Amino acid sequence: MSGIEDVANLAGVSKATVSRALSGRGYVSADTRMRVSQAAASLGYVVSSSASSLVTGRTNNVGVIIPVINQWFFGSILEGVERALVDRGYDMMLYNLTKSHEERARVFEYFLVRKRVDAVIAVTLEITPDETQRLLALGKPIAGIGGALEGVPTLSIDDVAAARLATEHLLLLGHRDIMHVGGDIDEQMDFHVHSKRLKGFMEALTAAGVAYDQDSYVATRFDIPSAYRVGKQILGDPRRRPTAIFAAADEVAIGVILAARELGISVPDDLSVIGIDNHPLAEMFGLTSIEQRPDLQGEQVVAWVIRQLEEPGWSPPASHTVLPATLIMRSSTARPRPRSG
Amino acid sequence: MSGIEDVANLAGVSKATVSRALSGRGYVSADTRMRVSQAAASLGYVVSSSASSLVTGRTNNVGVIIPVINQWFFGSILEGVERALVDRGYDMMLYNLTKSHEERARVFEYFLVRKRVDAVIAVTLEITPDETQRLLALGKPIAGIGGALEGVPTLSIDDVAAARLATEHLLLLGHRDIMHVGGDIDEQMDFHVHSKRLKGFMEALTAAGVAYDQDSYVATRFDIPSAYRVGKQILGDPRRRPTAIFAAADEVAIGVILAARELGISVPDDLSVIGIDNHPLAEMFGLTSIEQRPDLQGEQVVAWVIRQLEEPGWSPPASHTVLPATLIMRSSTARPRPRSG
DNA sequence: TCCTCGTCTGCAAACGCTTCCAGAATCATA
DNA sequence: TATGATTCTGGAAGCGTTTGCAGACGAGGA
Repeated sequence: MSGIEDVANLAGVSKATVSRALSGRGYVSADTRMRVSQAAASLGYVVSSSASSLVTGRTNNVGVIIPVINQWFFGSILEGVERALVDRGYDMMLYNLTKSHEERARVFEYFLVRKRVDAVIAVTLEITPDETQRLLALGKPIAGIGGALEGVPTLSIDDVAAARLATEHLLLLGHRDIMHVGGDIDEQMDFHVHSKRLKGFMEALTAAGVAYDQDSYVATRFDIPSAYRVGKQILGDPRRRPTAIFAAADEVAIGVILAARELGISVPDDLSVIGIDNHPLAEMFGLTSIEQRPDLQGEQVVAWVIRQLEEPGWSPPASHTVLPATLIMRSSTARPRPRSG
Repeated sequence: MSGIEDVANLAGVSKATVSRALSGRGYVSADTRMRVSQAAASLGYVVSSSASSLVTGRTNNVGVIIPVINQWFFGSILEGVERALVDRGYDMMLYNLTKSHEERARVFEYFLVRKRVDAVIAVTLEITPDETQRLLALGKPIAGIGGALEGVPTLSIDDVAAARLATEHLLLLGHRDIMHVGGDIDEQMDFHVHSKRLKGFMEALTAAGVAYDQDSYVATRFDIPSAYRVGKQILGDPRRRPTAIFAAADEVAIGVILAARELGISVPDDLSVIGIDNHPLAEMFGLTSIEQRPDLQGEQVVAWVIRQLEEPGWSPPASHTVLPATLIMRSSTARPRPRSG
């Protein structure tokens, strides 16, 4: 475990010169630099990041807080964030904060704020104003993916608008009997994505003068098996069956499609289905969807925080940035079959 | 940004006492401890982990290298690893090393070895003996999920045995015309999982005296859409269609099942399908599978490295640990339909 | 009363770097 | 040749902790 001093001795220079040679900061002659590099290599020397951080005050480390890992949306964000960070020479510290506020506080105190990270990226996590303040007071940039956050640059699609767009697509095709299979309003994660998508759904119906009642909305978890079960229930009852379903996520839409197939209900002839995400499985199911790109969202927030770190004075958008969400038409939506009765 | 000295002044004690009071090491009177805690809290003081690491030599940080994030198997490992680490008070540094050896070396040099982590967990990554040596020389425990690795405790199911088990299940049901849809031998990741599963398949057939040829094996990527396309090809040609398919992973099996459904081929009446993993989607597809629990695998390797760090002298299993993989029977496999001609 | 032992606290020396400062060497220019 | 600018190098201070050591104190045993 050799230190900088060993390298200095071997190369016949001072510690200061070794530091400069290896870090590339300040003047060092080409010859010296070469000797130092060789000495370092032959000793297997690697700089101690703790020591270096201690004096520079920078860790080259970014903390990422995410509520779920094993789901396409979140996994994609993670991939985008990781790629962008490593490309810029930063390490990523990952915290999977699921629910409990207790756990949350613990991570915040013991890990994030411990001067272990230079910046924080919060994915779908409503940081409290207090937490925000503490981070900013420590000079640590923050950015978030998800809804607007006081004093934090954030980024997401407009969930209300996306839901409206999806619903409008169904309306435009001529559907009037539309149901929304979405997330449980009571169990939602931060930023109220579930109620926003429900809201967009209702707005679109209202604007089109189409009535809806509480039966127009059914809750499910955002995974294929749960949505499949819900779909079986809805579609299994002919009196309840709508001509179109707006699913709050593609996993939900796919579950519904599988349920329909099992019940011999043809999509899109008997039932149109639209989702949100443009999940990798959407294409093979011919699923019409609203596209968003979580990987690019991840890259974007990384760009924000890193630029803030490296370019003093630069500031990211002061508030929430809305990303475009575009309709991708496939074969799961069509005009409703003319009513036979 | 207050330091330990400010806390010391405010509490009217020395820096040493503050350190002891806050870390819980050494003697501190209850009264003093209280005063120090309050002083620290009122100043919003948090210990600098760089400074602390510098003197203790420990970072409380574990590096995790993983080739893929957004896939069930890997995502589950990640969840298990993260949970286990945070529970023990460690942070997780995530590196998503996809393929290039160049990138690999870079991460190894610039990040992992930089004294930034106390230990390394390699998921499905063949660390070279040289890399292993360097880490061990630095006193950093390593553990891996995946095949055996010289000098590294590793953990995985026995891929050959699991494939044999799956194939034997089909044979036992009476199938003789069995096909293997597996990973591409030429494009496989580390540890040759693809060829191992193919090997187990062939071993089982040979042991049962069932002949196979090169048409008995078809390659696909391990995702549902790719397997679906391959399934359509295989099953679309009646002359090629086997009575049973052993899929190297549940995603593949599901793709095949979806292809069969689309072609009007009944599972299991016309075609039995078995996979490996017991993926969350397996149940709703009635998929017979071989279960493995990547989350628990993640927890296990964490237990190994952390125990090594905290209990000097303790050593994990010196070599590769084989995990049980059990058959879970569902409705996708059955006796072959009696031959009609 | 004296000694020992356990508890509590402070001093000061690390830990391994980076960087400010000053001085030496080199080079171009006047 | 003198002058200044530029390039190169070393000494030393300091980053914010932890911890070994030693001293102080009170309690309990001989």
